[in-house]
Amino acid sequence: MSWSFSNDKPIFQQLEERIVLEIISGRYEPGSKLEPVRELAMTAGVNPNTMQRALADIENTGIIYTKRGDGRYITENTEIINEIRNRYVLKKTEDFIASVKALGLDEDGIVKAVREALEQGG
Amino acid sequence: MSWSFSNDKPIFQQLEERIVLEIISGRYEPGSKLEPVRELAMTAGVNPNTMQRALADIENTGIIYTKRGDGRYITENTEIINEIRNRYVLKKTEDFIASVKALGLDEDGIVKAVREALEQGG
Amino acid sequence: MSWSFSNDKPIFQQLEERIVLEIISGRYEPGSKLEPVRELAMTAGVNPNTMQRALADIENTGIIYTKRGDGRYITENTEIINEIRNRYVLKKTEDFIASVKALGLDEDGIVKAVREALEQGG
Amino acid sequence: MSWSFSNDKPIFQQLEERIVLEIISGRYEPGSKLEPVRELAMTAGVNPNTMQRALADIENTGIIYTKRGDGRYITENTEIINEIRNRYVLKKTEDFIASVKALGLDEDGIVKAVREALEQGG
DNA sequence: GTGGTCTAGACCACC
DNA sequence: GTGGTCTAGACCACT
Repeated sequence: MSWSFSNDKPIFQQLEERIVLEIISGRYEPGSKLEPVRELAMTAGVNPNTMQRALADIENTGIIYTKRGDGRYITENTEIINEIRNRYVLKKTEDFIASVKALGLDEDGIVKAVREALEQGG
Repeated sequence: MSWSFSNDKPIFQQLEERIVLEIISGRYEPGSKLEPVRELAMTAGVNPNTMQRALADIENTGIIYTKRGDGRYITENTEIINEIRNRYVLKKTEDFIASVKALGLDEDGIVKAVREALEQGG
Repeated sequence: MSWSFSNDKPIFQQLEERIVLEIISGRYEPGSKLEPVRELAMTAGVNPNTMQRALADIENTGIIYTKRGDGRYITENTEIINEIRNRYVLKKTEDFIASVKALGLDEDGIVKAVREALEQGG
Repeated sequence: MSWSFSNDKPIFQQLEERIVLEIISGRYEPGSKLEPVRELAMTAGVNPNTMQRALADIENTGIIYTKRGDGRYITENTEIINEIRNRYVLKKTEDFIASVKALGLDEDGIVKAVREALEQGG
């Protein structure tokens, strides 16, 4: 079962987002080893070169690093993971706020909507 | 300038969502007239029948109604508009909560993230 | 404003049914005078010959009669009117019973349905 | 042998009424499979799209549902079927009552007419 | 094979 | 002119 991709963005970017999301969601422990590129590529149903590019990009953020001849590992530096997670949360939050502000909610209304949804869901 | 559509959902559903969103965002005043089907279809770059189907579906929600031989109008009943807007806000809020909960935020953390984003944005 | 006719029966029959219905509904007093054929024809939007034929047929039932040189009158004989009304009621009732029996209602169910509808409507 | 349609209502509505009527009359068992759209369309003598629209509308009532790539099925939920049947019976009953009330029958007269017709018919 | 969608184009009723 | 319906035919996704 391959992953699904939209056509409005390059596949390697979608790979990056998905993999980073899995890391910051806790799917991998800090310091643990990633699957080999070829395996990840097969799982995702993409060309290994595409997966390679995505992982190289992710590596630039410091959230993963490579041991030559061994494989890729998640950083043990939880600071980095937390920072990226915070950035992601901030983006999600800003997007959410923008979308409901467009519907006329003011700031109090937004906080209230979140509180109510939490009470109902919890 | 045609609208853009993703291929994971039928076009007529995407038309419905977009038009309803425009209505509840206040792009049309309650009681005001919609553009003719054929014009909307041309603007969106779809077949008039597809737009017709989308509008007929929307009409079932009560947010618009038809005057035969005249045109389609936004309901003057602001209750209906508000209810649909509230449903939409609720859905957006729940989606947001689910996505950040998946990253490990607890309820207090979510409210805090929203508060901070509001302060920063305001 | 002409009357409306369906295509599955001759117009003169539909005229007969409608006019007899108006008589037995009490739209005309027993002994009262009908409008002239030409006027009735114009009202119904049909050819006077067609209306003439309808009225001649109705006359055979005895519910109306002609005074030569004067016009057509509703019979003063309320027996005849009552009998035709009873026939009409019986037909309506049988049709009703047949249609709901086809849905699986038994005789008690039918009487019950009528009772409930009367209570709700009254 | 095509079905017959009147021209005072859209064909797709007449299709809906007829098919729903067949379902609530017990022509199809709960959970049984409907004929394919194309076959139903041919039987009725209409375009497959017209039949498709009728069935999609019916599906909104919950009395049938679709298995993609397989076919359409009657709901196993006899509650829904019963509710729709009851609505239909109520409508028929009210129409009947209205038509004979217009002829001057009072409520006792209506019940009496139904009783007599049942005795005669049974 | 099934249902679902979309386009194209025609015709109708209403105003 | 407006919306509403219907047909014809193509293509897709699912099984």
